Amino acid sequence: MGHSRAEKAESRERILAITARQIRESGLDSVSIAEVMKAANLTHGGFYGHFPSRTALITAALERALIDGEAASLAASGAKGAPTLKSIANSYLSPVHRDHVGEGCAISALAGDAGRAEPEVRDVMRERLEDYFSRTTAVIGDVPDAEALAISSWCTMIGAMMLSRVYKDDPRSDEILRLARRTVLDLEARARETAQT
Amino acid sequence: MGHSRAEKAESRERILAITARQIRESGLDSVSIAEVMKAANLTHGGFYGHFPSRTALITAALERALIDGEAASLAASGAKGAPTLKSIANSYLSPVHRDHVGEGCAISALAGDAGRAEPEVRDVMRERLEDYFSRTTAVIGDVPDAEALAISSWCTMIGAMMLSRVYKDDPRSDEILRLARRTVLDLEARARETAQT
DNA sequence: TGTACATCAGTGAACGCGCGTTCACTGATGTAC
DNA sequence: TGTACATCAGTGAACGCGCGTTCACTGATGTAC
Repeated sequence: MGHSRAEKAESRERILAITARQIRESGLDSVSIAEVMKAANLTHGGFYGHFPSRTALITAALERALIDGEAASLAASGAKGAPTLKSIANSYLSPVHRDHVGEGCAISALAGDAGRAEPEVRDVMRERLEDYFSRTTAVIGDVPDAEALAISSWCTMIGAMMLSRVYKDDPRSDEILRLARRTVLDLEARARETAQT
Repeated sequence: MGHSRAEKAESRERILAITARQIRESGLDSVSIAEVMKAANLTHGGFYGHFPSRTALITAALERALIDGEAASLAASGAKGAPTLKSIANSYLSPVHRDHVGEGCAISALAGDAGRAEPEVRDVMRERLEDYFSRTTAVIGDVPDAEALAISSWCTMIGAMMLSRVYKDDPRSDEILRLARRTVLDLEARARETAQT
C-alpha cells in the first residue's frame, strides 16, 4: 500500500465523497468515523491525519454535498440548450432524483437536519440556497418579481421532494411530484400573465 | 413519592409528551432514555415498565407529535368561524410557528428524518399526511381538483417552513414565509378562475 | 376499623457495546549527498 | 546511479464515556380477612 503525498489527497477525497453521500442518505448525525474509514479502505486511527474532528468532517462533507447537489439540480436540466424553470422542475421533481438521495440535492435531503443545527452548519446551507435563488431568478429572466417566483418554486419543489420520499413506494409519491411540476408551471404562467397587465 | 397505578399512567404520559417535543426539536435519533427519564423526574431503569424499547418510544412519540401538530396546524387557524385555506396558510406560515418547533407541525419538523426511516415510521407519517390532505380538500370546498390544490399547498407550506428554519434569524426567513403565503393564495385564486372557464 | 400480605411502580447498580479520540509505532516514499 | 536518512500516511491498540438494556431490590399502594 502506497503512502505518497498524492495518495493522501486521494484518501481525503475518498473520505469526503463517502461522507457527502452518507449524510444525504442517512442524515448529518449518521456519520461514524470507523464506518467511513472502513468504507475508504483505511483504519480509523488515520482519520485525524485528514480532519481535526468528526464535526469538521461533517461540515466539510455538507459543503461538498451541497455543491455537488446544486450542480446536479441546476445543470443536469439543460442537456440540450439553456435551462428553463420548466426544465429545472422536470429534472428536479423526477422519480430518479427521489430514488437517489445520495447523489441528489442536499437541501431536500438535509434541510430538516440543518434547521436544527448550529449556526455554522446553517450558514453553509443558506449560502447555497442563495445561489439556488439567484441562479433560478436569472433563468426565469424577464418577469417582474422573478426572485419571488424563484423562491416560491423552490419551496414547492423542496417540500414536494421531501414528501414524495416519505411516500416512497406509494402511488402518491409519483403523484406529488407530478402535481408539484404542474404547480411550478402554474406559478410561472401566472407571473407572466400578471406581467402583461 | 407515590406509586399508584393512576400515577403510572401520568408517568407514561410525561415520558411521551417530553419525547414528542424532543423529536420535533432535535430529530428522531436525538432521544436518549437517560435524558428523557431524567426530564420526567424518574430514574432510567424504570423506562422499561412503560415501553418495551427505545424504538417503541420513538414510534409512539412520533404518532403523538403528529397528532398534536395536526391539531395545532388545522384547528388553530379558525379561532373565529370555519377555517379557510387562507387562514390555514396564515397560521401555519407564521413566525410563531417557525420559532416553536417543539409544539408545532411534526411533518415540517420531521419529514426529512421520516423520509429515510423504516417503513413503519413512514407509515405513521403518511397516514397523518393523508389526513392533512383530505381535511384541507374539504376546507377548500367547491373547486375542481381541490385535492390537487390541497396537496400542492402543503408541499409549498412545508417546504417554506423548513427553509425558513434554515434561515432562522435572517430577514430571508420572514420573507420566505410571506412569499409562501402569497403563493398559496395565488394557487387558490388560479384554481377558482379556472373553474369559471 | 385494623392487621397481614400481595402487588407493582420506581430505584440504582451492573452489563456489554460502539463511539470519538489519542498515541507509539511501522514502513514506504522522497531527499540529500 | 547508489546509499543513508528524514518524512509522514497509515496502523492498531488503548482510553474514557455514554448508551440501551437487564435485574435484584425497595417501599408505597391496594386488597383480603
